[in-house]
Amino acid sequence: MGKINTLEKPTPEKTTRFIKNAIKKSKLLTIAGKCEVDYQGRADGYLPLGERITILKPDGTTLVHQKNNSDPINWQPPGSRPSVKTQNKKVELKSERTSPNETLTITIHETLHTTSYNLTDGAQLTLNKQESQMQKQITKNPEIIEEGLRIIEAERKTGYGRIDLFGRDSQGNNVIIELKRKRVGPKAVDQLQRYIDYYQEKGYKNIRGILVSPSITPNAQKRIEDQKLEHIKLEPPKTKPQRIKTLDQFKNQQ
Amino acid sequence: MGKINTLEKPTPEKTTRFIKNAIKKSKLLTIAGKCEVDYQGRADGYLPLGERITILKPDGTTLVHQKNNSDPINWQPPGSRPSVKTQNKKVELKSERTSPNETLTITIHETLHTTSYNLTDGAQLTLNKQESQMQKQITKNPEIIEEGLRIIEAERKTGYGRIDLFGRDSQGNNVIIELKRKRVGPKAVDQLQRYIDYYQEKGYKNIRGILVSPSITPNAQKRIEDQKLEHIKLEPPKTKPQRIKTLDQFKNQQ
DNA sequence: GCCTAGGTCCCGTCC
DNA sequence: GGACGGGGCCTAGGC
Repeated sequence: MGKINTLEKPTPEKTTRFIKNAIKKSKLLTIAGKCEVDYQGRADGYLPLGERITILKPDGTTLVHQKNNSDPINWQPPGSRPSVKTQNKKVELKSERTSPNETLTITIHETLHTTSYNLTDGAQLTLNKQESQMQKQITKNPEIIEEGLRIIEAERKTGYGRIDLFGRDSQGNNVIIELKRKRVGPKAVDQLQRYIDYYQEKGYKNIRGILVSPSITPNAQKRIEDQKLEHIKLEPPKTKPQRIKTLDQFKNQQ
Repeated sequence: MGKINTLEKPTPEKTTRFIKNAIKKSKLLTIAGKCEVDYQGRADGYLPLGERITILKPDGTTLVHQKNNSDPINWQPPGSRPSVKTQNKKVELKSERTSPNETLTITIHETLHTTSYNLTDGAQLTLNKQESQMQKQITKNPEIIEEGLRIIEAERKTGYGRIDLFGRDSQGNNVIIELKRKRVGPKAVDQLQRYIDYYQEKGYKNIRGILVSPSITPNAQKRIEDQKLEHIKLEPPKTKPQRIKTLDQFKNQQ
């Protein structure tokens, strides 16, 4: 862990110098201050003056967080290029990127507190109850869905997207399976129907569509029946979490 | 702005006391530290030891940010209830909520830096180039879509979701319009078709479906044609940003 | 609470 | 780069 530096109530000039240095040294930076935010890009936005926390990450990510809510009120994704200058006694922190062309401008009228960090972290999250785990589970034990079912391919490509599981039943029918980790609405039924349409356009006969999820809304159930599709209840599995070691962690142990 | 407090390399006991106090006083808190994270809820997850920034907001939001990426690696949404204790010389910060039942446990092995803030901010973001602005624009000037079109209702309810715009053309046909602020794929075509199905099930005749967006993928274009729907190119409008004043800002001026 | 859709969604993956 | 789907999505608006 590198040194952590903090400034309290610094002048605009000091703030600018501090941010510049943090960017150069690839540090993670937090700035608490009274600021206004302008965004031009996929949309245009303006956020009037207020006290917020801005986070600048070494990968170019920029986040402006208000005191409420999970999501940042303004942001710039990884890969953006930050720059900073003092203008009219204010700190102007810009984060720009191309494709798409986007500019986030944070004008800091008053810096309350700023800190730079050098974090060491190569760990990766492992997650359970995922759709991909349902896919593996069913591939291994297709009888969970139906006796006699054979899975032929996972992630089979169509012109309209990838089919989660493609198989054949004991009667020789083609079976298209769409998996969802949680309760589904009409959208999931459409997705399944779209894949079926693709094969029907190609002249396939005897196609069954099965939507697999823990539950379904009444409207989606009605649509499943109207379109002669099927729904099967299944919870996403909870497998043992694997703990992955990364290069960064390995280095730490040296 | 209330006082900002910072601790550098505090003991677990000091950290726990500091966090407890920040929660009680409804402050926004950042903690830089070496931690592992356990999550149980809609999914299950585990993140091994590493150095991260944890943010605890006064509304119960909890965010764990690694040095890369826009999204927090672990989090808890607003309304979650935080609690903290020292255990085995480690700080255990929990954030729990009900419906759904979820628990986030951040075990801090080493606190590097922690700061509490009291932020004043009642400002709201104004955004341009939104779908809702396309809706208003077309409602005002339906000829943008087609000469003789009359808009009858916005956000009209169906059993399968809300129609962006419902109208009638110069020939007396019912027109269902689906708006998108950016390039669309097959999903948007399905959404439009679903609303049409609803009215066809109800016995309506002469229904046209129009998808409006700046552009469309080739596959979606094919599907539009196959299903005898229409696509019209339109960019989301850029209207004057309005600057909304909120109670919080008003108070600041007193 | 459930249902549905929008989003500067982000993010991964495969072409 | 475009295209497409998944997500602990989050968030807003109805009912």
